[in-house]
Amino acid sequence: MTGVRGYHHGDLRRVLLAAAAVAIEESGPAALSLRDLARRAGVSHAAPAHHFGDKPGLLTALAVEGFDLLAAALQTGDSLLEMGVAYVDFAVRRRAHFEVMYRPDLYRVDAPEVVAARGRSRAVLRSAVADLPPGPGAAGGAAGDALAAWSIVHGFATLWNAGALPDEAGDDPREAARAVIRRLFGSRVSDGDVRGRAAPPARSPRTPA
Amino acid sequence: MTGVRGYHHGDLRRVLLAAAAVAIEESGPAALSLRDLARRAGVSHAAPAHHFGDKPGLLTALAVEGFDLLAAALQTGDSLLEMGVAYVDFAVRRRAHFEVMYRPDLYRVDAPEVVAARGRSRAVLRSAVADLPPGPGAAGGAAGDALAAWSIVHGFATLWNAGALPDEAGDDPREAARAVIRRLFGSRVSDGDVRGRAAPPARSPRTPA
DNA sequence: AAGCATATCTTGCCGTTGACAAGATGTGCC
DNA sequence: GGCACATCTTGTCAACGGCAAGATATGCTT
Repeated sequence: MTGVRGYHHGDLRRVLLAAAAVAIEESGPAALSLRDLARRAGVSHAAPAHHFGDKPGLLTALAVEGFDLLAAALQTGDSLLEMGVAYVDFAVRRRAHFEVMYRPDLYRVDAPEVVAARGRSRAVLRSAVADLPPGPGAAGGAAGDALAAWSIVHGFATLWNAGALPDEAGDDPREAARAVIRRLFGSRVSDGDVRGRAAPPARSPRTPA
Repeated sequence: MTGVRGYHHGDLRRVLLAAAAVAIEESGPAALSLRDLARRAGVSHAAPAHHFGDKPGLLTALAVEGFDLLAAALQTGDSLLEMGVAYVDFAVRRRAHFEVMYRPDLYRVDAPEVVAARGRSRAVLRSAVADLPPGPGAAGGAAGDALAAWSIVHGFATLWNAGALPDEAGDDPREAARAVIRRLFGSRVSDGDVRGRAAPPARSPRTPA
């Protein structure tokens, strides 16, 4: 880590994490192979073990990176509506990170770095919910609002990534997510800007093995 | 299949599927091993291959079983609220099936039996949404209602199973799900009966390897 | 009742993988 | 110049998925 080519290979850790994200996006986390990552990075089959220990170790690092990226992505949205859209956008764009983050059987969820990073992203969500005006007929208050908001965006993102949604859902996950979130909070959520920021990413085309 | 002990082992196919559900519930689908299933069933390591071909084949059968069980579970709930609760209850109780069903990288989602079973469970959801009175300020109609409802219960169930929810969510997924669903549909959904049917299942205790 | 076709299961094998141990090589520091 | 250490390589092992070939039990046909 002491420059552009720190050592023999140079930033092998970062290269492996990036390769892992690509591999997972291609074939899912179940098919991930440390030896394949090593081949992609051009190093020996045991090189990854030095940086991550074992496979759960590598996925732990990927999850930490994911929670930090999520926290950063959520902070770009000002309103709760936009934050929900950002959540879905993150899940679709950084699909590999997202898939690992919520799969506790794949990595060490109790590792301190994970707990810290997860807490960071959760704090961002909570802060936005606190700004929401209290709604009618919704017992449970802010905690209930947060749980409902989190559930609906997480469910939509998961179903989108799984390819489970019918074609009527459209091609743009951001737009579709906006409609779904509006249905939850109705007029309590500011309309904000409806313009899309970038071209919609492609629909999940992963085929089972 | 011609009686209580059809062949050498007797209903090995069913036994393997049940063992797979148990194993997945214990350690997640990533750690599933056909050889381990064979050991649990007391047969040789190649016996599962005859019934399912390969690992995706076995998980395909498990997914089909899951979609049929889901369709049956959804039909027990009369109102949309109760159907949402039944969805969450299914995800928690038949966790192994649920986890596989929405993981297209693990099995053959395009297999005809899968398409048929998935369509069956989807039809049940749609029929309940059709009974819902049209709501205020919700453009998109029934399709939007279905997407929002599906998203919120799917997200809640996924987060619950992942152990991602904070402790304030409580111990009873049915009760917590009811509150979340009410927040989406408000007064449009009938209150129905609020009594729980059975003791709440235990919280997801799966520890990463 | 005998035999044949077939479904079911076993044994043996191969390539791949994750994990570990031991050694080689490059880097920073004194 | 040499020592301590981080980084990476080579070699090895058990376990796994998948395949091929063979064994065994069942049902059907004659």
